[in-house]
Amino acid sequence: MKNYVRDKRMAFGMTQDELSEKLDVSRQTIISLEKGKYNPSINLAFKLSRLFTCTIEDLFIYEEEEKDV
Amino acid sequence: MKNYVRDKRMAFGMTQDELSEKLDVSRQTIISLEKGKYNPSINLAFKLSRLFTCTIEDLFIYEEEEKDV
DNA sequence: ACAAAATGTAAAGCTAGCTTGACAATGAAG
DNA sequence: CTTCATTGTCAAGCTAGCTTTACATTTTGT
Repeated sequence: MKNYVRDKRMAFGMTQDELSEKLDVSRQTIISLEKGKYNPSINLAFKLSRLFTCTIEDLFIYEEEEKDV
Repeated sequence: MKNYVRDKRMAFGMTQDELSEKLDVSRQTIISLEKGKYNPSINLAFKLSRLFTCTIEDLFIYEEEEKDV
C-alpha cells in the first residue's frame, strides 16, 4: 500500500504536527504513515481524504497485496 | 461508518461464504462487517471495492465520526 | 415435515494500528 | 555556532480488526 500523504501535506504547507492535530491522531501516526510503516485505518483514510479534498483512491494505492501464504 | 456490503453481495448473488473466500477472509469477518460490528481495514475495503467494481466511497459512508472524548 | 444451506452468536486469541513519552538527528535562520 | 522548529527513532502498552471453533437459528427446497 503506497500513499501520497507526505506529498499532500507539503502541498498544503503543513507540518506533521499540524496535520496530526487536524486529524486528531498522534504525530507518531503521521510519521509512521508517511514512512509506510503501516496502513491507516479506514477512518484515518477517510479523514485524510476529506482534509485533502480527494478520494481515498487518490491518496492510497492498493497494490494487489502480496499474500504471505 | 455505514456500509453497503450486504446489498452489494446480494446484488452479485453471492453467499457470505462465497464472498469470504473471494476476499480471503473468514466468514465471521463478513458477518460482523454486514452487521456493523466494526469497520473494515483499508485493505479489506479495497478488496471489496475491487470485487464490486466501485469505489470505497461508494461502499462505505463515513459519518464525521462521533468523537468519544 | 425434514434436510440442507445460509446466516447468526459466543468466546478466546493473535496482530496491526495507534498512543504516549523521552530523546536523537536534521534543517533553517540569526 | 547556537537556537529553535521539524522530523525521526525506540519501546512499552492498549484496542480494534480478524481468526478459529463450535453450536444455534433461520431460510429454502422437496
